[in-house]
Amino acid sequence: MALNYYKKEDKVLLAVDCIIFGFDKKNLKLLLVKRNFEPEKGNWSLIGGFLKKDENLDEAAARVLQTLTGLNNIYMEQLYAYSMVDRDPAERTISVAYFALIDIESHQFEGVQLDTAGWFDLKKAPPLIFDHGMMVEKAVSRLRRRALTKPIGFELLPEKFTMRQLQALYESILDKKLDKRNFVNKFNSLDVLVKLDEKDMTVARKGAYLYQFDKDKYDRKVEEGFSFKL
Amino acid sequence: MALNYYKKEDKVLLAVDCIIFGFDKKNLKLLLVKRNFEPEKGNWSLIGGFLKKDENLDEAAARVLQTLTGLNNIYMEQLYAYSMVDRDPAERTISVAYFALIDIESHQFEGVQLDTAGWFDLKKAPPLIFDHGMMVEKAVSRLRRRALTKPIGFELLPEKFTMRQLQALYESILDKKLDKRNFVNKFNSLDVLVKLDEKDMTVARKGAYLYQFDKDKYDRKVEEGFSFKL
DNA sequence: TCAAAAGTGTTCTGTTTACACCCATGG
DNA sequence: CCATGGGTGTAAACAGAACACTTTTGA
Repeated sequence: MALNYYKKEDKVLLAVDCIIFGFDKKNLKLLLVKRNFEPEKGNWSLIGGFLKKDENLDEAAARVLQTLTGLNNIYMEQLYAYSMVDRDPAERTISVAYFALIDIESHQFEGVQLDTAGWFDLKKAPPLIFDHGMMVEKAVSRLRRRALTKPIGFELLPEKFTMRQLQALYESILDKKLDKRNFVNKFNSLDVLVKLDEKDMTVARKGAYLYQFDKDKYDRKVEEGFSFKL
Repeated sequence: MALNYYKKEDKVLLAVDCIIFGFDKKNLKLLLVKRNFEPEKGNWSLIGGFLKKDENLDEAAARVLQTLTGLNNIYMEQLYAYSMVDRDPAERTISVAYFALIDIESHQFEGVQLDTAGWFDLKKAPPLIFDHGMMVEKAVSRLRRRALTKPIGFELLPEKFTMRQLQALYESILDKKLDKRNFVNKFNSLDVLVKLDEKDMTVARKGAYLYQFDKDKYDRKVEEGFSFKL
């Protein structure tokens, strides 16, 4: 703009692609869309878009998510920049991947038609265009690390949830079965949960206690982090 | 190129900036240069350069390192993309930061004049231009994580080194004193070191055993990772 | 009355931390 | 002969893993 010191340097297109993880109280899922423009029109893809001159990457990622799903104020985190020269056959494009976490049930979409988008089980996702498959892999391992390092349920669970739903979330992120007694003990020792008097009677005949996160304690733990073995 | 599907999208300059960590058998250091072009000419900066059309970011980072220091075949890892709209006052530039690890003594520089570049103690580094300070902070915390998660000495130490030098490396990365007995026990239990019959007689009257990494075991551990409490 | 899922504590094992003395050598 | 830094093991505390039975209630 102002001064043009870098006049002779190459410019490129910068995209953002979003790996959107959702949880429906049972399973961890991935939001994919059918791409409606060339190249690769009609194939499954992450949602994405291009960085504009007047916004930073975090803003671009939020805008892309908002435009395509109607959601805003969603937890997002920058993942990695993908830059293989031929990653997009149409034109040289570098893509910065972001991942987002949302609770599927409390966010119904305004912006997405069901025939062009869908939630997929991680293990049953279709092949993706370009290098989007690599992005998803990296996002999964980042999410796994997050789960052992910072609290994460807040973004993926409804306001009130049962201990077993929280455990199911961890089990699907880590892709392994956990012992319920150890899980309860360990999670309680983190001291971020409030046990309510209320029970959710839909999940079992006996019912199951509902919990909430204590937002202050939770946010403090997000700052500090922890290290958690499960 | 070929098809121009994205014709109307904004293009930007993409830079890479390199955080170069070095170790001189005693302390962890940071390589900085005095910038020799505008803007911010004469101020301390990370080394950097622009992505070219025909290379990916890893290649650009390696080229920048090679051009400015003469070094190649150096461990580098992508860190984060920095994209604040006004981060570079001259022109809209997104920068992807990389960090590199090198053993200072076995890599003497061909490309860098001493008056325009220097190794700085992490705590005594001068203020840096733009957002380079943030980059360094993030690199330090990434390096800290690496040290607890994958073996790292290979890149930062000479071929043969003493247990105490290895410990000094960890102490300067983690910025805390470690107990030497516990350190030896823990590191040996990783099973990546070979103890040589040779001693380094320069470090103490008694001399100190030299060690080497077992490259195969080391590389296997880099793949697997580990979790290490120090 | 029984099937289904929830809730709950203890023991054992392995890991981490804390800690102090002797050794070899060069000056 | 002594000052310097290197080398080595054990005990106590803590954290993680394994494990089984009782409760509630809707059908």
